[in-house]
Amino acid sequence: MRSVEQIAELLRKKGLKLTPQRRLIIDILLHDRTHPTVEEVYKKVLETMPEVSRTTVYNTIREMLNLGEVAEVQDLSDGGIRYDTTGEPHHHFFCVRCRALVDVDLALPPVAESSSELADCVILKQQLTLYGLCPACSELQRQEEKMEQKEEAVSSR
Amino acid sequence: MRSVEQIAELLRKKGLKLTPQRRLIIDILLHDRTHPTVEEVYKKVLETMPEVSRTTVYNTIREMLNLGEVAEVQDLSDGGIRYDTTGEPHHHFFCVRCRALVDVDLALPPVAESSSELADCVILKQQLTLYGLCPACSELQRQEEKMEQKEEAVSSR
DNA sequence: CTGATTGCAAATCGTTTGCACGTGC
DNA sequence: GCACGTGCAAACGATTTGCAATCAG
Repeated sequence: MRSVEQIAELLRKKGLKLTPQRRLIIDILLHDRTHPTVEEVYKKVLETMPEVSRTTVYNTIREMLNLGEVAEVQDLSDGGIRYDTTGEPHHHFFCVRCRALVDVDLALPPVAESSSELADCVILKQQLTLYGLCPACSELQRQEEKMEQKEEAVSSR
Repeated sequence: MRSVEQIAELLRKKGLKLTPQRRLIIDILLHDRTHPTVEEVYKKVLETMPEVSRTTVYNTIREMLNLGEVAEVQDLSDGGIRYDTTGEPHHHFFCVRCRALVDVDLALPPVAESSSELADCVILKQQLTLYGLCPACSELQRQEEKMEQKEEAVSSR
């Protein structure tokens, strides 16, 4: 699913209403690839409709969760729960320094069968998360390490 | 790292103290394979030392995080943050029904290189999470579906 | 003896809930 | 018109913080 119109259709089928607030929030969710928290969505909403309440953002995101159009992302002990707005299954790279969470498009072979422990389990989804440093942060890290070495050299004189 | 004694050694090196409370909490953490929340650790602590405060449990877990002896586990929107007390890298199976999180021992080839997006990233860890139904829950689910079918048959009469 | 640790209470922060008012359909 | 939606304020639950008393090294 993609467009606001398509979601609107789903809402109608459930007897739910399409208010201007919802339209905006759904639009923002559908076009956001940054896995925003509720707070982040809320701030974007305010840019266009300054009167919308946090409650409405929470409500709408909950509806989207129920519709299955948005998914919770594994919390990385940050501000709050992040949401993933892509319907397509995909994997994640998380930068442990700047805390960015980006989608990674790689094919993961269904690896589950190789484990005997999982023999009787029903596997619905497999989600890979890579932890590391994004290009910008790995550069910064390298610079910091150089600085530290210099400091040590000075203090040991 | 494994034993309480080894952790105690690490603490001493950092100028930290080994109180009876800490000894107990660390012992519980090291022997727990269920990815407990703070609350669950706290309850276990109370069984032995009923006077320990939640604050101390929080503090000690924080220290263990700093030492790298315990890791936060991706939140699955439950009671609270869960902790992983195994030093060894491994993967997880999460039952979406009973919310159990169990370790899975399977070898995942370092799949990161296959993506060009990750070319300049430093990958520190890769963590696979499988979502599905554990044997017990998939059985329950099957039974429920049967029940529903019967109900539908009755109501459509 | 001294700085780290404990444990209490209060504060914080994300999220949920209760409810009167407003509005799509 | 009526059910659903909105937005306010209050409630909640997990976690953090401030601080005085206590204790390990």
